[in-house]
Amino acid sequence: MAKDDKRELLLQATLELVAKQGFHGAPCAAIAEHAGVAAGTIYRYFDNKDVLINELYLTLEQKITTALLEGYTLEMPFRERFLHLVKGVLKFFITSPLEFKYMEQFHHSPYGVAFRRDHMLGQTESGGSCSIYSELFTQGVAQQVIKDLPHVLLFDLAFGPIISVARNHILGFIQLDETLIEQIAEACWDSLKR
Amino acid sequence: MAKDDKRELLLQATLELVAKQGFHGAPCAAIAEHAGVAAGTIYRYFDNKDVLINELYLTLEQKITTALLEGYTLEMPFRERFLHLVKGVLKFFITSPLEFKYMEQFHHSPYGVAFRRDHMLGQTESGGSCSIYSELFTQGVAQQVIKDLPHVLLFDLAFGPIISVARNHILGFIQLDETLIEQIAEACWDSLKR
Amino acid sequence: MAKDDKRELLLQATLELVAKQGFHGAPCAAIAEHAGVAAGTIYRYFDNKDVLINELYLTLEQKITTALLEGYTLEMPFRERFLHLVKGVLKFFITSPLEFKYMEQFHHSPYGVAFRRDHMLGQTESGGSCSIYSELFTQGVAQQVIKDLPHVLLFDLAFGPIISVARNHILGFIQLDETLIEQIAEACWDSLKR
Amino acid sequence: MAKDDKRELLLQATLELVAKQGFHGAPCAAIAEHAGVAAGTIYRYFDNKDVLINELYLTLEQKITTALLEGYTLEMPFRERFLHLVKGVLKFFITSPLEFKYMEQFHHSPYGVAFRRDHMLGQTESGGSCSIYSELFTQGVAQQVIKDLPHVLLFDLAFGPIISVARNHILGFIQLDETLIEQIAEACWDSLKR
DNA sequence: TATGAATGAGGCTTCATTCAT
DNA sequence: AATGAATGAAGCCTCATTCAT
Repeated sequence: MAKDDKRELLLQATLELVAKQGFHGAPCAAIAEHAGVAAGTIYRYFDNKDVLINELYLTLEQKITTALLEGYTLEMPFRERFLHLVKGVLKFFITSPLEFKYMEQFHHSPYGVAFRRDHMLGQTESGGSCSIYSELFTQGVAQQVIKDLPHVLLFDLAFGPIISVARNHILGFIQLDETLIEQIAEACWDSLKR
Repeated sequence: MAKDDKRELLLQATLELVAKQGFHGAPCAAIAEHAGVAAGTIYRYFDNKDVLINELYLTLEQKITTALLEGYTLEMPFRERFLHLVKGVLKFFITSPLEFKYMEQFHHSPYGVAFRRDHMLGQTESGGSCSIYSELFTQGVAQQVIKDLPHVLLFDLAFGPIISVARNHILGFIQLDETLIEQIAEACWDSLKR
Repeated sequence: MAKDDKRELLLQATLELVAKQGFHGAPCAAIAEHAGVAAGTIYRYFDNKDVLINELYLTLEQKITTALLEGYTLEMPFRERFLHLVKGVLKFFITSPLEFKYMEQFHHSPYGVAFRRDHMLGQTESGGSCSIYSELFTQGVAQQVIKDLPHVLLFDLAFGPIISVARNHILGFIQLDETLIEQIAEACWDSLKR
Repeated sequence: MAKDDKRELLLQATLELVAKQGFHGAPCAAIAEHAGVAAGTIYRYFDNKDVLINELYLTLEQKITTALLEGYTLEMPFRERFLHLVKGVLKFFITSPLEFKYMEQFHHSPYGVAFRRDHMLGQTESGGSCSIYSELFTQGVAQQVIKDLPHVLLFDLAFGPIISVARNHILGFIQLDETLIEQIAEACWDSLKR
C-alpha cells in the first residue's frame, strides 16, 4: 500500500459524500467509514476537517487547470483558444459530475466563504487557471476582437453560462452532446466578440 | 407594535444572518437574538426552522417576480422585453445584495434540495417567473430572432452571466453602473440572438 | 355563565386529555384550548399546573367515595357490604373510563409520587374512602369472617384484582357484564373469607 | 474495563433514576451523569432514548421470566405450580424494588403505550411468561380445579393482588415475610379455586 | 501508524408561566 | 376577569475532535 494511500481514500470519500449529499451529509464519521479508515485517522493526514475540505478543493482546481492546458498553446488563434477553454471547462464538468458538484457545494458553503476571504489577496496569481484567462482577455481586448470590458465581466460572460449549463446537464434537465456543446461555446463567443 | 411585526423581524433577521454568514452562521438562537426576540418566539410564527427558511425564500421569489413584471408588457418588442428581464434581474440583485446572497445559499443547501424535491411538480406553473421566460423563449424561437436551442440552454445563456456578474458585484470584485449593466445585457442578447 | 364555569371546563378538559393521551399529551396550552379558554386563564383558577392536576384527582376520589356510599349502610350484613364495595368500585370504573384512566396515570406520574409524599401523614383519615374499608376490615377480622391479615393486605387482595379487571375491560381485552362482575366479586370474597 | 461496561452502566443508571424519580427525573443528562459518562455516550450504545428505555424493559422482562422458570416444571401438581408462580412473581418484585418500580413506570408512560402498540401482534408467543400462564389456566379450567372464567380475568384475580401487595411492600406500607407471602399466595389460590 | 470509544459544546424544539392589554 | 404573545429553561440529539490502546 502506497504511503499516501489513505490520504487519497479520504479525499475521494469526501468528494463522493459531499457531491452526493452535501456537506450536511458528510460528517467526519461518514467520510472515514466511506474511506474504510477510522475517524481518528483523518487527523493524521489533515489538521482538521476544514483543511481536508480545502485541500480537496485545491486539488480539483489543479485537475481542471491541467485538463484545460492539454492541447492549449499560445500559438493558437485567439478565437480557437477561447473556444478551447470554454468547451474544455464544460466537458470537464460534465464528465466529472462529482467534481462539479463538490466545487459548487464548496463555493456556497462556509468553507468557500472562508476560502475566498483567505485567498482574496493575490487571487489572480494563485497558481490556478486565472492567469490563463487573464492573459487571454488582455490580448483579446488589445487586439479588439472582444468587447472592452473589465476582465471580471468577460469571465462572467464566458463562463457564467457554462456553469449553469453544466449544472443542468448533471441534474438531468438537459442532455448535452457534441453538437450542443459546440453551439453553446459559439454562443459564449457571440457574447464576447466585438 | 403591528400585529405581524415579530414575524417580519424574524424574516429580516434570518435574511441578514444567512446572507452574511450562511446557514451555518444562523442558528435559531442567533436569529432570535438578531430579531430581538426570545428563541421560543420563532415557533409562534413558524412551525419550525425549515418553514421559516422556506417562507423567506418564497417571499423573495415573489419580490423578484413583482419587480420584473413592473413595466413589462407582452406588447413590447421582443428584444426590448428580453433586455427588460435581463437588466431587471441584474438590477434587482445588485440593489438587494442580502436577498441575492440568501437565495444563492438557499439553492445550494439541504433546504434548497428539499424545496426542489417538493416543488418539482408543477414547477413551470408555480406562479413564479418561470412562465415568463418560457413564453418569451417560445416566441423568440418561433420568430427566428433567437437561436433554436432548448429553453433550458437559452435560460442558461441569458441568466448564467447575470448571476455571475451579480455575485462579483456584490462581492466587490466589480462596480457596476448603468453603462456596464447596459453592455452586459447587450452581451447576453448577442449570446442568444441569431 | 356560572361563576366557576371555567374552572369546571378546565377540570373536564384536563380529565379528557390526560385520560386519552397521558400527561405527555396534556400541556397547558392544549388543556386551555380543549376547555375553550386562554392559557393564562388556567392561572386564575389554579396556582399552577400541579394544583390543577391534584385538585382534579381529589375531585375524582370524592366522586368514587360518594358513589360507593350510595346504598351502603353499616346495618348490612358483612359479606353484602364487602360485595357492595367491590362491585361498586368496579362498576364505577367501567362506567367512568376517563376517570379510571386519569387516576391510573396520576398514580404513576411525578404528580402521584409527590401527592403520596405530601399525603403520607394522616393517610387513613384523608376524608376519602379509606376509613370505610378500615372500618369494614376491622369488623371482619374481629368477627372472624375474613382472614386475619394486615388491612393493607386485605385491601390489596380485595381491590388489586378489581383495578386489574377494570383496566382490561376499559382497554377492550374483556367485555364485562353483570354475571361476570358478580363472579369477580365473589372471587374477591373467596380470597378474603375464612 | 469490560467491553460493554458502559452499556451496563447506562442501563443501571436508567433503572435507578427512573425507579426513584420517574421518567420525569431521568433526562439524558442525568442518566449519563449517574452512569459516569458523557451525554453523547448514550448514543454509542443506543439509537436514542426510547431504545434505551425499551431495551431496559425487555431485559427486566427476561429477568422475571428466568426467575419464574427456575424450579418450575410441568410435572408439578397444578396447585403447586400456581403457588410457585404467584410467590415467584411476588418474591422477585420485593427483592427487586427498582425493577418493580421501573416496570410500573414504564407501563404507565408513553413508552409503555408505544411498546404495547408495537408488540401487540404475537403477544402471547413473545417468548415471555404469557404462555406459561396461558398453559396453566387452560389446564386448570379443563381439570375443573379453578373457576371457568376468561384467562384475562383469571390472570387479574391471581396477579392483581400480587402487584398491589408488592407495591405496598416496596413503598413501605407493609413488611412482608415468608409467612405473609405464603398467606397471600394462598388467598390468591382461594380466589381462583373451585 | 491506526483505531474508535468517548467527549461535550451547540443545535432545534417544547412548554409552564408571566404580563401588558 | 380574561387574553394570548412572549419568554427562556431544559430536553434530546449530532458531530468534530481527542487520546488511551
